[in-house]
Amino acid sequence: MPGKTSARVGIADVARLAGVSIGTASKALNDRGQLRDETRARVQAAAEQLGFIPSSVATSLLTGRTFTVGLIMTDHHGRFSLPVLHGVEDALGWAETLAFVCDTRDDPIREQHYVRSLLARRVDGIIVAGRRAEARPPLSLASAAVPVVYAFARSADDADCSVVSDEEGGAAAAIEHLVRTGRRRIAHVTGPHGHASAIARVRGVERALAAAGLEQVGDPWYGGWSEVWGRFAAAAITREHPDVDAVFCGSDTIARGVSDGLREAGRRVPEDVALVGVDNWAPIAEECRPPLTSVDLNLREVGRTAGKLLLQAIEQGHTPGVHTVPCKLVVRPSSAPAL
Amino acid sequence: MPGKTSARVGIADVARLAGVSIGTASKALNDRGQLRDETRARVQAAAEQLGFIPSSVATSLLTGRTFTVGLIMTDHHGRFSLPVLHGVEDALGWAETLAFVCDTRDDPIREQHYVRSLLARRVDGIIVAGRRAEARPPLSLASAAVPVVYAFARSADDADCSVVSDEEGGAAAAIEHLVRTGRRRIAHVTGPHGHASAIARVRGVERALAAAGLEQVGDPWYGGWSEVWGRFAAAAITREHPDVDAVFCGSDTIARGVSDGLREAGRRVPEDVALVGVDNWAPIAEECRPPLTSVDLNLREVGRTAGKLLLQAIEQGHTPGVHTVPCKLVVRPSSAPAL
DNA sequence: GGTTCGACGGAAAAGGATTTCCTGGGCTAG
DNA sequence: CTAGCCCAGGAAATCCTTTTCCGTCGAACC
Repeated sequence: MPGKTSARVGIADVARLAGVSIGTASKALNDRGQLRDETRARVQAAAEQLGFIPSSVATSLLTGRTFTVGLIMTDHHGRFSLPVLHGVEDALGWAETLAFVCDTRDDPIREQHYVRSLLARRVDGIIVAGRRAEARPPLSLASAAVPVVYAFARSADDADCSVVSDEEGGAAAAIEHLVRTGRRRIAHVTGPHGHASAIARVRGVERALAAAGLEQVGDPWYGGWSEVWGRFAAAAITREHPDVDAVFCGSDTIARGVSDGLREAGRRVPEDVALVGVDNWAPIAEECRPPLTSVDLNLREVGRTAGKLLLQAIEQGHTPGVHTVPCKLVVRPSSAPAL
Repeated sequence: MPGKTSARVGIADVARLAGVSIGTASKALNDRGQLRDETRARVQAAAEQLGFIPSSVATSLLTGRTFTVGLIMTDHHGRFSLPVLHGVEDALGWAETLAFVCDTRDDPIREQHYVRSLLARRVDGIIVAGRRAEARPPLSLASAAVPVVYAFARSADDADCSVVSDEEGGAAAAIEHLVRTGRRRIAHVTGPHGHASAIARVRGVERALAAAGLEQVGDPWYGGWSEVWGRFAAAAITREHPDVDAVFCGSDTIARGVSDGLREAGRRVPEDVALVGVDNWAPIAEECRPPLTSVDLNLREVGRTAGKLLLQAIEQGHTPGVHTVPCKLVVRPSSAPAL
């Protein structure tokens, strides 16, 4: 109703300026139909001159595709979901498909609102990026036939499509690296008992140690994901197991605490004790003394894969199952070979 | 809920099920027109049963508003732009207006693509969230009449609308806090010489010190935004100015380095030297030993203000100028009063 | 009893671009 | 000279919902 002709330039304006009909203008701009080269050029010049940008609202209405996806995330700090977002953007192509970002702040009501809003906008698909490794309940979208891909936190329903990091493999790779560089007395300091990430990593550590024929130094040291816990654990480990020569930590933050704790206990890193963390979180890993070797969860690749799978689901149909992305080990001085 | 149609359900389906015309169904669902309560209820029941969600694509085409904004950001780590995003979401209301998030990765070509894509989608407005305090060149949107608000990094053109933190005021507040808690010999360690944030904070420090009638301990210590620089600076300051009793740092990361450096120089924090940082970045400030008093740049409020101004610009028209949001000081043990 | 008014609901336009179908003119071949 | 064809470009349908403008029916009033 608020009809203003001057505000936005439409294809009608281009057609008028070029002296052709609307349909012809459309064909000229999209390389369709049979037109003289001269006509095509004239229309394109007119469009250029007017700064015409076709409304994707109109074509969406027509074709049913919006070239738009929803990205639901639950992570306020963005430590996990931002890399996922970047990967998704990679997969969606420069700006071909755009993402609506919705931060639910872990509120199911808010999530419902966002989902409804996304469906109203007829997004082509939805990516749900979780904050932790725990499986999350599937989105409830009331029978709407919109493809959904879960990233980082997988869906509890295995008929859904999820993409996750291979945390177990990453932990195993860290241990193998330590073994290969001459470490034999390896301890594992991690987060809360029962946390899904902690569980997966414990499995990886045990697998790799068994393969190397080594015993773990003490049971896994469960605590919190904080530096304080790392410092505390370092003190306890050096006291109870003076022969420890490597510590694998469940996060970079813990590793930083362990690093400080070891120094205060008179151990040098990496000469006496090697250190490996998880997350490869630059501000922590790079500022650590010494810079920290860390298992990168490859979240960007997780996002990229999720984006690709979503596009595939949109264009060709559903690909159920849990897809795993390998971690990659980033080696820094904290795990230099034993002397 | 039986019979979920694979094709999307439109208002025509609802109307058919309720036995009314399409127009009547629309009126029933939107509380318009004159309808018997019974009819209204019947239509609403039909809509409920079919899980009908009206396509905002169609209404956008009709009304010219999409209830959609673009959020252009340039910050890979998200340390600055994520809080801004949250503030923007606050302002945009639960899910009334959704934001397309575009990370340009500092690439002007990419930015161009995103802008074009946003304009094609007929966003109601655009927010540009910068990564640093430096003014940035205005968006080039080829005369399209779309309101733009710049957040955190202001536009170089003062005819644009920008929202920034009052970094100078924040620095002054930090100094005032230190003075009020009994500190007299205050040094200032900050980032690179010439950096806009560093300049603003230096101004704030000088203003507050002058107001208190105090001299600064040495010139501002320019360096980098890293812990290494903080440690180095702490060593230098204690050597050259043994009577220093407080250090104001240009970032939490620097402050952490200073904290470690002071400890290694035999000074206790906060007993001997008080410490204040900037950013209030939880993983650093809270894990610091002791937890760090810090100037919060209030980025969420910056985002909220930007969102509000954008909505205002959309609905009522442009509000040019640079809008300033005050910082807030978050006090933690590192700046406990002098004994 | 006829006229008017209010209540209810239907028909149709609008909004922007694509696409299908169709027309008209010019050219070729028989 | 005429039938037939092809090419360039125009007209109109389409997508989905809202909203305006009417038409109809029942009731009430003079």
